[in-house]
Parts: sequence; C-alpha cells; structure tokens
Amino acid sequence: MTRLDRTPERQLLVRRLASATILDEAEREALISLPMLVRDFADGQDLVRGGDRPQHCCVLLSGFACRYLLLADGRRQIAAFHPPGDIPDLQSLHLQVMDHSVGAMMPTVAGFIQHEHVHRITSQHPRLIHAFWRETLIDAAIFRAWMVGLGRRTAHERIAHLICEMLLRFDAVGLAENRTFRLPVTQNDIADALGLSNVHVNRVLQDLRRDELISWQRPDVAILDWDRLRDLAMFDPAYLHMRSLPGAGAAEPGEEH
Amino acid sequence: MTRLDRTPERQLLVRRLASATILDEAEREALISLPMLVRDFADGQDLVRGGDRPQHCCVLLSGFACRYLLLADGRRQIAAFHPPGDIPDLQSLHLQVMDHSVGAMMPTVAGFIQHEHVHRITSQHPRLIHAFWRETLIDAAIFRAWMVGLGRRTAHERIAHLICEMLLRFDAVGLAENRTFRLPVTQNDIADALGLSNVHVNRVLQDLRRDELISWQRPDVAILDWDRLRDLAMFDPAYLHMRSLPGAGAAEPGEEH
DNA sequence: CGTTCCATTGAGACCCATCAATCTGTGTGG
DNA sequence: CCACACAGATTGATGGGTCTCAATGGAACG
Repeated sequence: MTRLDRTPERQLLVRRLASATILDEAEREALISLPMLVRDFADGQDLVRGGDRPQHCCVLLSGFACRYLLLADGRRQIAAFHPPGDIPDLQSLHLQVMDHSVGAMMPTVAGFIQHEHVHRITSQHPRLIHAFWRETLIDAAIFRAWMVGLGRRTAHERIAHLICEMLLRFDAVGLAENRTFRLPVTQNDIADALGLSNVHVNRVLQDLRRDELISWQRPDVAILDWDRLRDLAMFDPAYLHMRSLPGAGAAEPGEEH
Repeated sequence: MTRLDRTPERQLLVRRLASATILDEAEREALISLPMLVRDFADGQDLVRGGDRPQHCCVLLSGFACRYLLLADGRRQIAAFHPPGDIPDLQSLHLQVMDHSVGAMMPTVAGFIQHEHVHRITSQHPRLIHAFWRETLIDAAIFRAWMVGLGRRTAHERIAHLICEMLLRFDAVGLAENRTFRLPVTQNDIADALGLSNVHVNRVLQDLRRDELISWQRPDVAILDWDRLRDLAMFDPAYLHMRSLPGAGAAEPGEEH
C-alpha cells in the first residue's frame, strides 16, 4: 500500500479526468501521488452501500462496477456503469449519506482516497476542484441521457444506445479496440439498467445480432456496424462532454458524426 | 435592474441553498448581492436551449421551469422540475455546451448571473463553492431517484412519488402550506416527466383522486392522505439530502417518517 | 457430474400506448 | 352577450410492446 504502487492503474484515473478536462503536468503528478488504500472486491461485492457515510472516495483501478438503487420489494435500478478510471462515489465528498450502492460486477480493484486528501489536493491545485466538480456534472449528464432512454426510447433503441455509450467510455481510457470492448454484465444487469425484463433483453439482443449490428460473446461486445447502430440509437455523444471525439477504438478519425 | 431589487425573490435562492447547506450571514449577504439581470419569460418559452454555450446561470425568482431533452422525432423527456429558488443550469459553470433545454411552464421571472460573478463570489467565500457543488450533486441524486421511477416503478407509484417529492421541494422554499402547493403543469407534462402517455396519466390521476389520496384542481395539488400516498410511492426523502425534514407545509412536526 | 449461473424459448396476460372523439373551461372578438 | 377558438381533460376502443411464469439448454466449476 505504498503511495506509488499500481502506477499503471492510477494512470487510468488521469486518463479519465484528462478526457474531460485539460490537466497540466503538476496536476497529473498530484493525482498519481494521491495516497490511497487499495482493496480487492469479488464479483457481486459492494464497494459502498446505500446509507453509508463514507470518509473516502474510491477510484476503480481495474474491473467494472455499477451504481444501483433498490426498492423495498427487491426491484433494482442500475443508475450507472463504471469502467476503470471512474470515481463512482465522488459525490460523497459533499453528500454525507449514500443514497445508493456501488457494486462490483466482476473481480475489481479499487483505491480508496480519504476525503481530506482530496480536499488537500484541490487546495494545492485549485483547478482540480473544477476537474472533480466537472466529473460529477458529466455523471449527471449521463443520468439525464439514461432518463431519456428509460422514459422515451424503445427497448431496441435503449440497448443500442447503451452499447454506443459504453464504447466511447471504454475507448476514453484506452480499453476499446476495433470497436470491441469487454462488458462484464449479464443480460439481467442490462435489464435492470434499462428498465426492461431479462427475457426481453435477451430477445432484443438476438435481434441486434441477427441484424449484424453487434456481436456479444460474453464478455466481449463488438460493434459490427457503427453507423446503423448509432442511427438506431439516435446516439449523439455530446452529453458525454468529452474534449475530443473518439479515436481508433471507436469511430475512425475523420468520420462524420 | 439594480443589484438589490427583487430582494424577496432573491431570498428564495438563499432559502433553497440553506435547505441543503449551512450558510453564515456573510455568505447569505453575498448571495443576495449577486449582480443579476432579471428577465421575464412567457409560458412555454425557453430560458436556455440545448446547444447553447451560456456565460451565465439563471436563478428562478418566480414561476416554474423544467429541464427537458428532445429526440429527433419529437419525443420529449422532462428530466427535472424546478420551483422558484432553483438554479436549473448551474452545471453550465463547468460544462460548456448545454445538453438539454430549460423551459418555463408558466410566466416566469429569472435572474441571470454571469459565470464570472459566481467564480468571484466563490473565491471570496470559499465555502460557497461547496454549497454550489452540493446543489449539483443533489440535482444528480434526484435524477437517480427519477431513474428508479422510470425504470422500475408502476405508473401509480411514479405519480405518487413525484407528488411526494414536489411537496417537499416546494415546502423547502416556503411555497407549500397544508400539504398543498401550486404545480403549474399539464397532464401531458407529467407524462413526459414520468415516461407515460397523457391518457394514462389522466386515468391514474383519476384513481388517486377516487382513492382520496390527492386532489388536483389545476394548478393546486393537495395531498389528502400523506401516509397512504407515501406508502404507495415507497417515498424515502433521503435522496433530497435536506438538512432537516419537512415543516408544517409537508408533514406535521413529530410525525414518523 | 451435480450444482449453479446464465441464456434461451414458448405461452399467455397485462399494462400501457395509440388513435380518435367528446367534453369543459377560458379567453377573444364582434 | 353570444359565437368561436383553443388548450387541456376525459372517455372509449383497440392493439402492441413488454412482462411474467415456466421450462429447457449450455457452459463453467469444484
């Protein structure tokens, strides 16, 4: 648990923040050096629980996590998926009580950073406070985009849209290649994210595969026809507020959007 | 447009922020004195448009607004309702391009504050940056709560939940009394907020009235049986992250939650 | 090789959408 | 003060997208 171990994984955090905000060398260095306690989580284990009053934020170093809410009778809504590099509970900096849980969807490594260390780094590097704030705002923008899906898109459009979004987000941290990425979620998880039943997700996925829009051999998702998938989803990446549009892992450079 | 006009309306902003964050006298004074350009909007008019790159934030001084997203074919999703006192586009501080629009749902007065003035006040009163950040985080928490509704609640539960939430939010700025408040929205708007059709909203509202849970004579909503409505909605106000639980306008003091 | 998790398939039902009238209240102009 | 327009609420009929229940299949794992 020394401060500088896991440097490669820590770079994902920098890469992630830099995809949304310009960072100078001192800021990158400060981020890399953040003291963090590294912990492993098994598939299905919670990193943070609703009702908790965390004193730290967690950075995903590897693996995959989601944020979810439960109703009393067990109905579950997944509110967000988080590839490595994300800080799923950054909000706990200013909201004392967690109103949802963060769960690992595969074996996952997370770094826990005391809130006081975040406050220290933002007072030493004032622009970082805006970078972190901005992260939470992008978070909210993605919630809004998901709300449109939940409220107004058909099942086919929802699933297509989710796949488009995940490609860009994996690509932003260098975890997509050839429009292919590892999405370690079950059809049941997709259902809980998109407000559908697992049975219906299964049937829609079959449609998308039959139409050769995607292939999905767990956990590898490949987008076979980006243009048609994007059109079906009516996908407009503006809500992700990325500084630059996707590189080789997503769309070819120079492609129209 | 002098700086100190509309003081009563400006107090709503302070009241709103203070419902979530403790403010001292200097901070309140600084908020009240924020230079703002006051503008009137007609019912249906947009305060901010998706695609805009605003240089200011807007405070609702009176009226009612919503944030909405449109799909290419006209489908609309309302992502948030905003009673007076709210700053619906606070995110524009750090996200350059609006990914949605803000529209007035009745004749509305809004105060526009240049971003630079917000930055100035937060550097003079550093705790205010946390208050504003916190506002955007609560915003996101409400999005998550709506996502649960859109994805996993029945139509009856969604509508009941929305009414519970609006009562508490109106009450927080002193605009509810006797569990009654003015909600100037059409059934069509409710439908677009909750992912339903206007016809179905109409039928569900009839059920809720028949069961004497609420009365709704536009624009006045009265909650007739808080306990049953809360139970139907499975409403837990934790996600609103209010400092104190509702006063006389909402639940009686001392009532269990 | 039983267990377990997950994907798949079929049948039937239902919630809710869609379409299309009709009704009601409000405001407007003559 | 009436005729008219208009927005929004209401009602009925019909259909479809999606859910639920239930069973089967396949792959990984100890």
